[in-house]
Amino acid sequence: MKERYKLPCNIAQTLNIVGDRWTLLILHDILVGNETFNELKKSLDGISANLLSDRLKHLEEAGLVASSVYSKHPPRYQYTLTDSGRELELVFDALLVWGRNNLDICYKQLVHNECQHEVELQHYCPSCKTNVDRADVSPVPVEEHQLNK
Amino acid sequence: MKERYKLPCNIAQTLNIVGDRWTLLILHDILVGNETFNELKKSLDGISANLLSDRLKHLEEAGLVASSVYSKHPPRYQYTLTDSGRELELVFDALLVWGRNNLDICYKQLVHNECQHEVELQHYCPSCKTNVDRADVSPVPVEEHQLNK
DNA sequence: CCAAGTGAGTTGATTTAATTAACTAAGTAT
DNA sequence: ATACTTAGTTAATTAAATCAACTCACTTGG
Repeated sequence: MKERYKLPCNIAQTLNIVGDRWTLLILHDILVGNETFNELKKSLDGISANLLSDRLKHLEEAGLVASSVYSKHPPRYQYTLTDSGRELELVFDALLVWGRNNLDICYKQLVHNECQHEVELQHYCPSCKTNVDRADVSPVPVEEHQLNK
Repeated sequence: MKERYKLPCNIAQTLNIVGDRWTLLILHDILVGNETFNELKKSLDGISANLLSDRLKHLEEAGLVASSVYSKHPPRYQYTLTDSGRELELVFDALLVWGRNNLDICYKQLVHNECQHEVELQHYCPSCKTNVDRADVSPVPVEEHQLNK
């Protein structure tokens, strides 16, 4: 966590939050509906209880996960994603699609419910109201540092 | 590397390849044009030489990075991405966009060159020839395991 | 020609992070 | 009352990453 990568780069700073071992998988698991500690632990075959516990705490501090008590005495929590946590869905989809195209053994594909055809990810310009080729977009610096919060 | 996550899931298996510390940042750095060992080392402020060396070797084995000798005696290499490495660009874009929307301090945004307007990532169905809402797509299992290679 | 500097690493020691294993505490089911 | 489940915590061990120093081949400056 604590600022591993010092680079002035969205990707590095995002990975400072979600780049630790197991972290993305935990978030993904919550996203797909595993919401209690043991559901997560069972589903994430191989994770240890203390690590899961630590990660959940950090993710809550970072504002990606929210927890609500569903039983006092003993305290039992349900973990859900916040809006920013849920926004990682695009990252998961990008990883899934990469895996679909490049893994030796692939498990999932992303399909359009209506026609069952596989979908792709594309860049869309809301101003031009069209999809644009990757070659026609560039990452450019923003001046207005300090965005949300 | 060696199969940390055992889950039958594209995301977990993809992270087995690119999920280690520094790995995605190295790949991104090569993508944006840092191609020699020292360029990478300088650009990735904080990485140690041995880790960079290890990672490059593993990424080459995994087929995401290719190296070509640009000087024998002493051997000097130039590192470039293979096709599968380059396909990670969508993952980088997804991380960049997430950072743009959720980081306290954001450095980059992704803009359409022509109109300088910020772009988004969307799901596109090549069969329907339209963009589709995330709610209208689902990850479904594939039977034909064993894809490429 | 000799010293200092650069590129591309390797080796070994230390520190940090993750895994394994055992344990607790409250409540439920048998 | 005993065993089992949920949701963890604590401590010990192992694995991974960082730090620091070193190598080796070549290049440049004096």
